[in-house]
Amino acid sequence: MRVSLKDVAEHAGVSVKTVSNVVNKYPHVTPAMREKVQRAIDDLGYRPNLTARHLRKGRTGIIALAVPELGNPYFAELAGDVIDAAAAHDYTVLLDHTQGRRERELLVTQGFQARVIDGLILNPLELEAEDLAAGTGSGPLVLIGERSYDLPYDHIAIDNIAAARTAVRHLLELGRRRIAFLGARGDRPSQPSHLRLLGWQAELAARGVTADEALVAPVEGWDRADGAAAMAALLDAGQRPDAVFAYNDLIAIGAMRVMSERGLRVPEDVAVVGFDDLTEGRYGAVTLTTVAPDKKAIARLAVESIVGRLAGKNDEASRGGDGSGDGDGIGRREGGHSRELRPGFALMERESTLGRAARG
Amino acid sequence: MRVSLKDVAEHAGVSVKTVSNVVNKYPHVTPAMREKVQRAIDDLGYRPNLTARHLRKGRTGIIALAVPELGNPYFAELAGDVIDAAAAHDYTVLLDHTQGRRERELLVTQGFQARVIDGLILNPLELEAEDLAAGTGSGPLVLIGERSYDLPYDHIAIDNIAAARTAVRHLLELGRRRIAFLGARGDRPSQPSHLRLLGWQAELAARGVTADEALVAPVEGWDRADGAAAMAALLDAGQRPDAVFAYNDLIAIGAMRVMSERGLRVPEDVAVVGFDDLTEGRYGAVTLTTVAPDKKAIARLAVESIVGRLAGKNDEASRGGDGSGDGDGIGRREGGHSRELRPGFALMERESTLGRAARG
DNA sequence: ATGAAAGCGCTAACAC
DNA sequence: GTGTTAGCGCTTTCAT
Repeated sequence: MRVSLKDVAEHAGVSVKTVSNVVNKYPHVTPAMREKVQRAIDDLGYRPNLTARHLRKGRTGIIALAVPELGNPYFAELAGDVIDAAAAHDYTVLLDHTQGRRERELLVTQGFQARVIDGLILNPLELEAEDLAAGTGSGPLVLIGERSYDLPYDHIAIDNIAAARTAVRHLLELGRRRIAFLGARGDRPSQPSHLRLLGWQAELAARGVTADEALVAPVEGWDRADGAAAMAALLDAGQRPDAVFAYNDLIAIGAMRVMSERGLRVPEDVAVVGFDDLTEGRYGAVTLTTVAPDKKAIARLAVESIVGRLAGKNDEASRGGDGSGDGDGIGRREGGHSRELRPGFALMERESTLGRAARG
Repeated sequence: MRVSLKDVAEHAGVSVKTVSNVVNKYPHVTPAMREKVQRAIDDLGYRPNLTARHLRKGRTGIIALAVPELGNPYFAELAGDVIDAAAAHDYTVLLDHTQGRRERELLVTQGFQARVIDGLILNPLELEAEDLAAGTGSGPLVLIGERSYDLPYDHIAIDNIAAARTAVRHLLELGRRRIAFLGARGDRPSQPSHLRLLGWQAELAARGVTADEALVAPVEGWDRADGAAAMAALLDAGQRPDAVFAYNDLIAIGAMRVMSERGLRVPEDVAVVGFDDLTEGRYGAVTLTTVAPDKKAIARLAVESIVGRLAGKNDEASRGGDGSGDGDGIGRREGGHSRELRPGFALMERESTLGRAARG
């Protein structure tokens, strides 16, 4: 059934080495020989067994990507970008989702050392620094998303404080003063939304506007329903913000839905800025202004980090000496020091008030 | 630095077989021995090399899923469900997207025979029957999505004609008579939207309503922008439908946006039904009525199809003739005949007119 | 330029 | 119950 290198070699009357040479495009093969072997390959319909190749080379060509939730379009779009970026380096992507649960995140970081993968790109939500400090196995690990851990792994995230400040500045320039922040999580300061909340505070302070903590609305999760609940809670508490900066677009969308239900107009009564630049945000009754992280850059940098460290490991191994004297050098810094990489972002300002003009 | 079975065996002073027995939870091991080996495993931090195991067993525990586009929330959500369904069978998922391009779809079906995967779940958009007829390699292939090919592969899709008829019937019962269909593709009748268009025609005919072909709007793609363009074209052509049945929710959302821009009210002026049950559809200014395919069932059936055929192949091929002699041709059917599986669907009727009540 | 042979790390006969 | 050993299919020195 399954035809192997040896079968091809026998069929062509040559050694396996020669067939291997042809398959791997080794340059020093005579054209005649190459053709003969190629014919045998075609005759038998030979396909190399990648698993065997991987075992031999110690590489699989697969990198894993673990995001919280594919149902969140941000992560879905990011996953698509990672797949494309990986393909550019001849890598395929094993996808997993953690549902933002710490145990699942932990499982991913620990389990992947035994997996058939060369490296892992992880977007943690709940994971703590100490979970990672224990070490994560043999392959390179790169963290994406806004949390910052002081750990020896590459970390890729936009400057969330600056991005949040940009969003809040935009609302201030619109003349708004009671700017709510939707998407705080009370339990731990290291939560994902913390940096954006910090940005909100910093920008208000810089402009001399009082940061009213009553306008900070906590959320249970990061989806539309959570945004709706947060906005409803805010309004039920008697707050009347004139602007909303939401942790992400989904929360903003949920909040806008509630405002619509309660007869508040966006942006006249309440201006809204989200985060993530979901396509979805462009097609509501009101086009959502949003902070747009450069997803493609994030994806590309993450993949390049993995690929680079893999290559670095190779160089180091083949050269023997040199290296920065990192004894066991497994898992951590195996191709240079860890880096903080900062892709760009942009404020997509497009809070158009559709429908009104057309209606006259 | 990688510690292997042999290292553990030496460290524990036993044979590799014994270590392997412990690792694989082989029952007939004395507790004392088991503990001794386990300690050696812990001491050395041994992790089994899955690649080697895979090579040996001929299985990788990985199935591939290829969808058109992760940016489409329907496919993103489906991918999440497939990952969960696969995890229930101890499989992981390699994800790819074809961008709905025939060459990419073809590449996936052909390339996967050489991949490190046990099977493939493919949602084709452009692929033709003859592309698949050529054969696809060694592992099981299962097709999902509405296209029907008369080919020996399992195929999983809801009854699209019945689902479309349900949607149109709903609009007819609302008293609408000029029901547009958004999402036709003129080029080939085997295109994805064909069955839904058929359902539209069939239901109108059954109710004695003239199917006005001028109300059938073609699209370039399946995204929001395509729905917006199609709706705009329809209106620009002077058509005034009182209802819209869209091929999917994204097209419906794009169309609603255009209606909003032109002062048409949903659902008063134009009632809308979409398809896919995206969460997004529940959070617009108007909650979108939609046909909801049972995504989890689709995912589960697809995974079970692969897993089942893999198991079947095992039973059949347990006589692995090696060495001398003529290899008796191992047949094509590897686990039973191909099946058509039909998960359910439901009409999610929730075209509420929010905002008015609250405002009134 | 091509061939012979030694494993990569693991599992599963088959012995003891 | 535990040890020995032969490969899974491939790449890769080391010869020739």
